[in-house]
Amino acid sequence: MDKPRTRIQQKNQDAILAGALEVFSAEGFKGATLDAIAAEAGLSKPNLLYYFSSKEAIHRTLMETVLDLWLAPMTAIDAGGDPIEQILTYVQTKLEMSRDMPRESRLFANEVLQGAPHISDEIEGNLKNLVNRQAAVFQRWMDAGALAPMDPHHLIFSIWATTQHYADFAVQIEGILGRTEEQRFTEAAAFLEDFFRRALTPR
Amino acid sequence: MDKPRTRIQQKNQDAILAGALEVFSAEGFKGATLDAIAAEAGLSKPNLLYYFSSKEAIHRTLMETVLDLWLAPMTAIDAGGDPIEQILTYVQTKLEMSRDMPRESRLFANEVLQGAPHISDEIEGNLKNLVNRQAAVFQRWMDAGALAPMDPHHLIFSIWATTQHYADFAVQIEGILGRTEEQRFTEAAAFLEDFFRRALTPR
DNA sequence: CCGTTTCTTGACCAAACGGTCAGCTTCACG
DNA sequence: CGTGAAGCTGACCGTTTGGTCAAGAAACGG
Repeated sequence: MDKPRTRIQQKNQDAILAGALEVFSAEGFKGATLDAIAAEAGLSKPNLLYYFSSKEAIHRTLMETVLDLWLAPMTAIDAGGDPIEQILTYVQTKLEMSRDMPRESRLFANEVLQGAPHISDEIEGNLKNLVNRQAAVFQRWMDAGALAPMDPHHLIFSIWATTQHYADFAVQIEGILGRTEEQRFTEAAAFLEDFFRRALTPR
Repeated sequence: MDKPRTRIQQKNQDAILAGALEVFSAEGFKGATLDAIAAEAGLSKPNLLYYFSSKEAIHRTLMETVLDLWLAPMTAIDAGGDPIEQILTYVQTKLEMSRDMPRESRLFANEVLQGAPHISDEIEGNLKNLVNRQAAVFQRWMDAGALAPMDPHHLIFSIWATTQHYADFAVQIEGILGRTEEQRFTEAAAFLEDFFRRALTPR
């Protein structure tokens, strides 16, 4: 709960959270074991529990860290900028996050899939407000005729769905497309750019 | 492996698979316990293992059943029909499946999220072929000018992503939108109809 | 009605799990 | 260099889990 103090605490807590991200995102909460996290972090299991009081405490701390990071780019949308370019930039940013932080994406997906038992407060609070505020901006853009009219909430969902899909279902996509990860993301970036531009541009 | 023979076998195997769908989709493979499945199916744990040799065997059988069901609507796309209407119908069908079979969707999502350890063969085989065949149909439509040009594989991914999102991330969407499930899916249907029509229509 | 197959279960097992603890080692600092 | 706090670990514990087994109950065929 408190901030780390000594260098050792800082280093080990970081190592634990890094290991936990690896294991939780790959195995889910119940599938993850303290032994696996400890091994990943290069520590003994009792030493994990010296820094965090329980498996749940590790998971909670990790989720808080990741959730903030995950929602950040939405606040970067400039209500004063060009609507379509702003949204397309948001799409590209989210896609880059799927490429560069797939574990964070899967951690989040795992949590929501299981019914978000640990972050339901956060969803009904911060997340809901953030989304409603952004949806209102989109709505204003549509009213001004700068964006094709559509339900702004579902537009946000469609952005999340299409971009996070490349991280969460990466195995499936790789199995179907083959090629290198780099190529797949380059294609995806081009596709989503065109696709959303077409869908968003008013006639 | 063999088909069920007696009525008792039929009934109990069905009950087990129904219980397994409930538990595996909600808890993931490792989070699911034989006790929970047995309770859901109304059987004792040893009796489960009389009909299936292991937890993995239950999961495998379930995945095979669901995978066929899950991919079926793609084969219903008529290469001779109107391109945009065919794709929009596919989108609506997939959305209805998210509404009516959310557990099947989550089961599949859980599996792929964990790296699809049990169905990687199926992905690289049937699924890949099915998708490639369908992508070729889309490509022909685009070449004929009946569909805006875009990468057909990524188009398929975007359809899967946007529709399955409503099942897999249902908790999140409910937390943000509120209202009733019926209303949310009605909105989603209208949104996706407009959205994909806009993106697919050539200029 | 009887014998045989199918079905069902309580009791049990070994392994894996989250977590504890006493005591050892290392570090910071005067 | 001494001492108290911080860091660390092997051994251990109770519970849960997937799976087994011997033996009883129900269903079936003649």
